[in-house]
Amino acid sequence: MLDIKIFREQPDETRRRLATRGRGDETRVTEVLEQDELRRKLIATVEALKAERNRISKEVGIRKAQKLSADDLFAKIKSIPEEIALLDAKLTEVDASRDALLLTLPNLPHESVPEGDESANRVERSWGEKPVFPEGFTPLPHWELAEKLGILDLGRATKVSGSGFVVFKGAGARLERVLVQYLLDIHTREHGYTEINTPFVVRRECMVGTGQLPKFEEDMYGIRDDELFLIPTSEVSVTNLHRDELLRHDELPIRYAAYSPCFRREAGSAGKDTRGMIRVHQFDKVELVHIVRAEDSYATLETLVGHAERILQDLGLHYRVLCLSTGDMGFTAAKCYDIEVWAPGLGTWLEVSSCSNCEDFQARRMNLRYKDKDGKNVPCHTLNGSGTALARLFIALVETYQRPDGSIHLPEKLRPYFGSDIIPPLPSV
RNA sequence: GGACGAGUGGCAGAGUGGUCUAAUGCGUCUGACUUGAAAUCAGAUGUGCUCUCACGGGCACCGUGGGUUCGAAUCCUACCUCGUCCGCCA
Repeated sequence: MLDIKIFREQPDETRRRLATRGRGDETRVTEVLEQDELRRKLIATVEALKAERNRISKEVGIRKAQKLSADDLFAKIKSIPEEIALLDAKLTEVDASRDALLLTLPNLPHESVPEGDESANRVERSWGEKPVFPEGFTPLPHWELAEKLGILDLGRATKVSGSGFVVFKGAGARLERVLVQYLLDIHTREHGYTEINTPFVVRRECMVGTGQLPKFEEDMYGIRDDELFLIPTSEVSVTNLHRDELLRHDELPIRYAAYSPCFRREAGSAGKDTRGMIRVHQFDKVELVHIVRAEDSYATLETLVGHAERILQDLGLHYRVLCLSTGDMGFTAAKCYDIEVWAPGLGTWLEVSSCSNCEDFQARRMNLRYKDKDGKNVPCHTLNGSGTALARLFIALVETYQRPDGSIHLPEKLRPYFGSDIIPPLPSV
């Protein structure tokens, strides 16, 4: 949630920065200001009435204690509670609509973010090379490899859960499992994260806290009877661990690495990437979450991307880092880097990590603050990044390390985890 | 799922309709004493909103939401969370 003060103090600048997202949000600024003004007028009126009521009521108490009559005071106060109730009701209404509006406005993009739509995304750097395969060999997409190797069962996944779900099998299931362990080990042992394992279902207010709700409810799986939601990323459950907290200066930064499955309805992307497991309703991910002091968040963002990149480098996967444009960034991000890994079988880049600095946008929504050096209570800055998303990392691994004989030769770092260096093809039928 | 009990400031804990402006203790901070520290003494110490150029006011907050009342931490009500016991269960 944006700070109401920036609307009051810099309305034009706020309009300009919202406009760069290209969603028309800048047209709501006037509405925010009108509601804010109405709200403050109501507060002034109702609080004056309450002050008077309190004064008179206290006087009643004093008179009673002295066994004196207070009838003249009752006459004076008669209509006040009614007026207060009326105004309070009105104020509740105005508060609710102001909040409802503020909760649907996205974060303001940082000045360093390129302006424009998707085509304005800036390639910051790339690492490695596209893998070279023997003359005459065309690398296969993962769904064909999966069939040869027996590592995924896409058809039966559909039988139990519908389209967009995956069953890992045999060496595939083992690879998925050891990847989780590998990722957590690197981040906790070498990057200083605290491993954390949270529930995969959360309450509504958590989804509001990290910004999935109220705007994107159609993309979320909900459990209606209990008003709970399946997390679309552990960013939700992990960041919200500290909702409604006031942290000491020396408690920051907080750094968590969390494994969780992620559940996404992908309501807006029906028909896109339907083949294989590029876009699925459930996937595993190791998420990195930082809660930091305001002045540290941009340096932290660079560190965070570095941690995700390190994984791909160690696994020898070709990737590039994009700085997303104002129009392509997520709702909560002020600045966001995507990491895309090359999938030679598909012949495309796959997004395996998205590292965002949300500044104080989420912290305001979840009332997460810290005492700064001067003892002032200010919102924390929150960051999150995938380190990394697994289904697509799996795809990139098998497509990159496939051999013409149908086998997969795993990169060295994974071998001790996996327990062997090769996934052999099934005996041909 | 059932029964009973409990939720008060950073922590402990009093307060059961009216100067509650929430006692008291611990903790923390500042000062005094001290070569320094401890001990002791004195003072300070919540959050949010709002008005004001400022000084300084006002309002709200005792788990959460409703309600009763001129007035609610206190009474009523629903819910949430925690505890204890019972039942069920991987």
